[in-house]
Amino acid sequence: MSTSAIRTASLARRARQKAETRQAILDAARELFVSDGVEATTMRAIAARIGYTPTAIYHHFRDKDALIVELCMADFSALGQAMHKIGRIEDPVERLRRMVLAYTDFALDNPSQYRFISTTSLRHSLVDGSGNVVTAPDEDAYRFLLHAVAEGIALGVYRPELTDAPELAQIFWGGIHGIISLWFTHADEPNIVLRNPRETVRTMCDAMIRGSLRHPA
Amino acid sequence: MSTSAIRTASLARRARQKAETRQAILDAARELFVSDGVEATTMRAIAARIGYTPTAIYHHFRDKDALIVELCMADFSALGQAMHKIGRIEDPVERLRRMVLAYTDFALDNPSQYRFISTTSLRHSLVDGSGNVVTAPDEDAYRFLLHAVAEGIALGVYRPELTDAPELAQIFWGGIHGIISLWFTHADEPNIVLRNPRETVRTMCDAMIRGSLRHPA
DNA sequence: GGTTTCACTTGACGGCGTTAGGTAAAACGC
DNA sequence: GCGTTTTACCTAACGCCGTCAAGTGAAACC
Repeated sequence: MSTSAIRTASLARRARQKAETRQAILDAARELFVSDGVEATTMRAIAARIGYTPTAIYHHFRDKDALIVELCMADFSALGQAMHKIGRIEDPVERLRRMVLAYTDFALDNPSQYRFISTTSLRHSLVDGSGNVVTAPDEDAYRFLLHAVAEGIALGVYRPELTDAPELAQIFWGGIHGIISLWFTHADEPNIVLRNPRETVRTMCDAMIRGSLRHPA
Repeated sequence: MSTSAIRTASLARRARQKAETRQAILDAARELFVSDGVEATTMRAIAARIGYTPTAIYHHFRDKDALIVELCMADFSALGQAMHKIGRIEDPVERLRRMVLAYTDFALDNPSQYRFISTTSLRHSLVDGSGNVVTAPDEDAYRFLLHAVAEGIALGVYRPELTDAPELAQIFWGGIHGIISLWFTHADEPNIVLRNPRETVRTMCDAMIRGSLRHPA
């Protein structure tokens, strides 16, 4: 092996080890995050879980927020993929319906991630690990909804007074988000019986579509 | 003045002074809470604002949570009154509509209080200042919605497949809550244009009612 | 083989909610 | 009237938290 080959090899090993540590931090953080929530996930606990001191984390992430954000962004990619797939559906109304259900499924399957992202205002321009500015994943999903709604309006399937695509899209987005939020905060309260959120979202979505169409089926 | 009269008078003064201090704490806490939010409202800051040490607060409230809860409960009474008033409206559908709008108005006018109550799970049985167990004010508002919806179902105004009053009520509750939540977290983000939440809620409510009625107007 | 780089540690800072123990004035009981 | 009890408030501290300045030691470099 030539000396230059050895050099690049050790460089690569060094980079790989750093990436592995970084990933170990992310994994440890995710476990704590999913089981205990954001607040209960402390830098000290994350570090202890992988045998480092808390300050080591700061060599890989700017601060706690950046760590959690990156973690959530990674998990949210599943929703992005689902949205892309559904995006191929021709009928904009059926597409909207399917997107609403996919969004609901994702939120219920990844409650910690969804809660964090949906309650974090990302005004302070969100950056991912590579320093790229990125849109928040829930806003990204909203764009999909918006596009489907706008297409429906352009095709004239909605009632004539419903011409504002953002407003209509926000009605759907807000509707899903609200039922999911109610579920997250009240699911295990004894004195209030919440219905299954997936079914509630479906019923709501159907009612809203029926109430928005020019010619309900 | 007899000695016994003096005694009761000083007892009363003592009780009054304690109540005044208690109210001063609540008022100072409210100012900080409304302007800076829950997290930024520290016991130390509240105490400093009224010239006490932080520990003094613990003679009037069990902990920070109890203080904020009592503060919110007091402010939420306005919503309760509005709901009661609207409760007199005969037509259960119009009543529902008006309640949705009243709920929206309250949330937008008291954002800090609404946010706190709507994100606080009150499983650990909520108690007010007098030690009474009390239902959370947003759940209380939900009961009003539920009652209006159930009455509509009993009168047969809704579509035949919509027989589950809690589900239908939760669709409305969740819908409002979601649009309000989106507004709170995304209102001043530049890259996403949220519509006026009051109008969005109205449009949503109309669409949901139209999509739920057996014979839409 | 001396120098530089850098992943990681040590030790600390200033904040938080909260608590144990003290103080002094007011209320009480004889 | 005077000792005792009550109580509103204070002092000082505990154990957390996120974060940072300065140090260390091994690997990479020239």
